[in-house]
Amino acid sequence: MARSNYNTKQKDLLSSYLKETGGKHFTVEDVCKHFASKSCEIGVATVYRYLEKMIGEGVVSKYIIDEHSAACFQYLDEKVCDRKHEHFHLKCEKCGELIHLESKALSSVQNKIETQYGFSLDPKRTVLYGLCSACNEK
Amino acid sequence: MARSNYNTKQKDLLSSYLKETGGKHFTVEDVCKHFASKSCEIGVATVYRYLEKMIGEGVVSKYIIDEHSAACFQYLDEKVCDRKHEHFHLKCEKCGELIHLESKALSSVQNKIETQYGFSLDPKRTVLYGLCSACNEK
DNA sequence: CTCATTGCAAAATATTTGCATAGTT
DNA sequence: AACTATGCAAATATTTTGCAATGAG
Repeated sequence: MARSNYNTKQKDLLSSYLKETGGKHFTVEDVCKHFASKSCEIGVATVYRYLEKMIGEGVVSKYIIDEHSAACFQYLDEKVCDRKHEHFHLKCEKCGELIHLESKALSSVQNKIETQYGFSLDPKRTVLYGLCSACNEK
Repeated sequence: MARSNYNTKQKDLLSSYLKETGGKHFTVEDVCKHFASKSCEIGVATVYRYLEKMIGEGVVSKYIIDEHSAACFQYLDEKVCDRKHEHFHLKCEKCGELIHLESKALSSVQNKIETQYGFSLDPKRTVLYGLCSACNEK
């Protein structure tokens, strides 16, 4: 069941790129341009496939900030996002700021939804959208 | 500045359709199929343009539940159904079932997040992921 | 050698737009 | 007549997929 995983130049480059982002947002286009400027192009399809795999491993998150533009990706390393402790995310629709919300902040609702609907929330995948304080003031 | 607004057959039909939905979700495709089956076709562009206008008037809401599928629209009219105001969605990661969650189910959390982070939630964009009761039992 | 991975281009998908025509006032 | 609305098809834009070629083990 364990899928083999060949080491390729592309994966190394993409992996380095992720770390370089330091947790900042980036789009697939950003990635492609980055490598194009270093004259070591990587196909879009490869970038999408790589990111998809990283998402599956919980190392990358994908956000849709604006439905009309490309998706934003974000590398989640411990400095940016402690994956060891379950938590929800608040995401500003306007500026894209990501706020961490301890999972207990939602525990009452979590329980309510659990008993009322038999539905168990998955913090890893749940992003609460809205406007952050800065964008609210504008 | 007030744009004129001619009465057309299409607008009448679309307006009736909205009321028929009774507040349920629908996609642009739903609308088109509905009219195609009644052999009074309406162009997609017209449907999009009409819905966009209705959104501007606050009569229709647009929800993006799944980035990979078409947007959901909803007719908002208290005369039709008085619990038609904003609501959140629960979506099962496994079977894809979509559950409506009255917004007041989250109101305590909504307030907490508002005061603690200055962050105002947007029900239209917020989907809580997890496992539905059926999938939990498997 | 075997099989995963890549890159390209084509496909798929959703929504928007230009433009000629039809319809409303 | 003036001007809006419509429908079509083409354009956009993002992401996915089929497939032949390449590269890793």
